[in-house]
Amino acid sequence: MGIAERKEREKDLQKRLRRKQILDAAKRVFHSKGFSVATVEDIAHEAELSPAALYLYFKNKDDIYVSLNFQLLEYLWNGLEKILNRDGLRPDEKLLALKDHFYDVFSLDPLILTNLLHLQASHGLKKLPAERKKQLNDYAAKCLRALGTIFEQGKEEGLFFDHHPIAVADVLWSVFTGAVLWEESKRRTNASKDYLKETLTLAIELVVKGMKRP
Amino acid sequence: MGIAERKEREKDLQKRLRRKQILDAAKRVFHSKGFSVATVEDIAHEAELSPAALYLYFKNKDDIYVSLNFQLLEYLWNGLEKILNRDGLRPDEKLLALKDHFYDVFSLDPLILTNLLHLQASHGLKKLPAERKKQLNDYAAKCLRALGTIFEQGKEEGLFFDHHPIAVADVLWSVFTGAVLWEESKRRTNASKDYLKETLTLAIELVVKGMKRP
Amino acid sequence: MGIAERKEREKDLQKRLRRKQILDAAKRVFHSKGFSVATVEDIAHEAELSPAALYLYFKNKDDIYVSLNFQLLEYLWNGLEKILNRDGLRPDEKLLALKDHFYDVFSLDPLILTNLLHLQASHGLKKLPAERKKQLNDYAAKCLRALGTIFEQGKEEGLFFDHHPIAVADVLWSVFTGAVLWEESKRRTNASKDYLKETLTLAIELVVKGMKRP
Amino acid sequence: MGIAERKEREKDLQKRLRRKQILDAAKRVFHSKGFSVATVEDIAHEAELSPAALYLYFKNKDDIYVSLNFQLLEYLWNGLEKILNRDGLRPDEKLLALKDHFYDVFSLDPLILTNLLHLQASHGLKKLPAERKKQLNDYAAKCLRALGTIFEQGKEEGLFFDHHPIAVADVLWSVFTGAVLWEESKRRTNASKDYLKETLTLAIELVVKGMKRP
DNA sequence: CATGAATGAGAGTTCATTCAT
DNA sequence: TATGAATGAACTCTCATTCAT
Repeated sequence: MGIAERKEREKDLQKRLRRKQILDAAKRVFHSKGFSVATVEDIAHEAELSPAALYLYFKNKDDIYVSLNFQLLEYLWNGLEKILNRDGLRPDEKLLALKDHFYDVFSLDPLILTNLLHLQASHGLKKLPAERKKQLNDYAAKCLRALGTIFEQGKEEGLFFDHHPIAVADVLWSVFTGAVLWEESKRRTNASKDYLKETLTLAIELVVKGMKRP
Repeated sequence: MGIAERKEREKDLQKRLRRKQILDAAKRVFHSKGFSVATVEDIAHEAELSPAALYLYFKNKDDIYVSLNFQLLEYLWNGLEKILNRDGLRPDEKLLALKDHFYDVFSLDPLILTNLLHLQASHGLKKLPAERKKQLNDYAAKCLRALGTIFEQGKEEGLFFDHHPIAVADVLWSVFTGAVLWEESKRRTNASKDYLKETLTLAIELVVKGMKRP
Repeated sequence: MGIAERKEREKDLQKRLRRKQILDAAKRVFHSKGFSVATVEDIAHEAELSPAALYLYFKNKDDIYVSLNFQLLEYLWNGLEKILNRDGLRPDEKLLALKDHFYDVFSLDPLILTNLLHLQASHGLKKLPAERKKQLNDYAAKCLRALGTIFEQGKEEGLFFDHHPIAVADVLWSVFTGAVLWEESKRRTNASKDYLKETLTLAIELVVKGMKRP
Repeated sequence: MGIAERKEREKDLQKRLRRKQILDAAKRVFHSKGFSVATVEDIAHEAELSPAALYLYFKNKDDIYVSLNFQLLEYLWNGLEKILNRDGLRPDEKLLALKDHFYDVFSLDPLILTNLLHLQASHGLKKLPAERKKQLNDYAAKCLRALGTIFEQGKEEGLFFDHHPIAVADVLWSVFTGAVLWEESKRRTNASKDYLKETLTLAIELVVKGMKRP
């Protein structure tokens, strides 16, 4: 019975769409208000649903927040991995590509990245089961390791000076996130000033130059 | 009326001390819980006072938070200014000194900086009058300009490549804050790992090297 | 129109079966959770139906509860009546038989009786129309009167001392229900201890002995 | 400093009074609506306080309920113990005295006992820590054991027939509680009919007669 | 006939803030 | 000056009930 199957598929699609609709709304709300200030009603209103409806698709407010960040990390990781494995690209070029990916993620969806960074700095989230927390951390660790790997490749090729790969990964991540957070903060008080691309580019340019052997 | 005067002075001193006591408590509490999760009662308890007492010295919770951040910016600025005006120090050395000040600020009082950064990223604070917001921004801008000035000095001396000073200031600020935020975030999940000094040092080393002419 | 008639009959049967299926499920759920803690979804799940379906057969949650209790009272009354009219049984023997019926009702379906007793003690049920409440009471009164009648028979035969039949009926009912409730309550905290039969038997034995002339 | 001491005492008294005031209100509300139907707001309203105020004196709704029942058990136990140890009273007289105490408890405060009985039959109470549950049960067990002890005394004196003391205790408890619950249930539909004293008296009279040797 | 999806109404609970003392 | 007591306003979350399909 193809009909039943098709109905099943449509149901599933419907459900995924609703989840996406809610996550999109949540993204905007969390972005503009922050996790603890944003209320479930805010999100529901933004998603054009009743608050109760959210609980059909997510277990609670924390769950929405975490799902959002999983989605985000996944998106980030996908690009990262692609760059990591791209042939015919020197490590220093990979870092520049990475910067572009970072910027792409951010400008394609300006809300998505700050959310992740706020999670980094986030307190609370008490109802989050430890297991879920671990998953998030593992994902983030994977991203970080990729940064270290790229540097290591350059080191082995004699392109970069010798540093501890993990330390370099930390530096790169700090630079990326610091720039986004800072520029976003400026933009929040003066919406017209959007220098993220410039700041990000210059920052990576300087850091990469600083790593390269002459 | 010398007596009245003296009493006045003593009262004033007493008041300042109480304010400090409260701010110190608030610093610790906001640091460990974040602004919106921390309760007024938490702060009061930490300050060994009743919640009601806080309202004798501050208008409300937001006021405490903002006062705290003024204090922090002031502290930061004082060091910054000193370094900026120190004779017999090359601009690149000044940047390294700056990094040390940044680290000092943070390690002398591990709570101080994250609070400021959280303010940067902070949402809510609805009750904060626009005027107060402007003051905060002005202070931050002054710090930022100092960073730009140091770079400009180096550029004029032919020590650094040519970049827009404001852009460089943004990069430096991003690197500093990014590193603190990231390392703090790691430390929060694994208290034993404290690599802030190393990360900060490497980050600035790379950036400065990247700016310097050969 | 034999066909239409038959269809009508089949529909009716179908409908009664569904109602029974729902009531059975509700019985189990109310028993294990109590009226207000049990949710409509619990019942629907137990009945392997959707919550919405229940509303095709019952007006609302209260209606399910009350219907359930009618069913129970009917069941109880049927046995009672049979014993009441059984020839060749002395009144004191009837009371013992009654005890057995009471126990049978309970052990054949351990859920059935406590539900009725909870209704006795039940609060809320605001949506229950007064008319329905009266029906329930009338049914219960009929059961009670039967108890009194049995005692009266014994009194007339000179078997029992003289007491007011209604008072005795109240005592008997109190003893029956008290025993079930208490033993059930013990069983709830310690599932292995099931002394209902013993307690019931001893209780009735003592009461009947107390009523009998030497 | 006697002043500080006196103030301390007054504070304490004040606090105990408030707790009592809340418990009294809760008693009435739980009695008339049952635990899960009664809302915190109902209790607060009855106590002429704001709902939030209740949380200054009790941890949550469950806590109020349990405290209430501790109070009841304590009250009940006090009387029980006194009767148990009263010299110059035959065991069968003690049982009659017990019945009077039971009735006193109930008529002095008509709300007090049904609450306890509802706890017996109560479901839910999920937030109640296991330890607290055990305390409640222990208290109830103590009361029950006292009933058994009285019977045992009579048995040893050759006054009563031989039965298992625990079984008899169960019967007595069943009779007491069954009578209260049933009469209360009748009174609820017809406030004028209050035959508790009569029913209780007759019930105990019959049971005791049934236990006594000729 | 049956249901998945949705929601309004309300529950318990927390907390910044006030005020009499 | 300092506080214990109190509360209004909000928040998260649940659930009986409805309705389009």
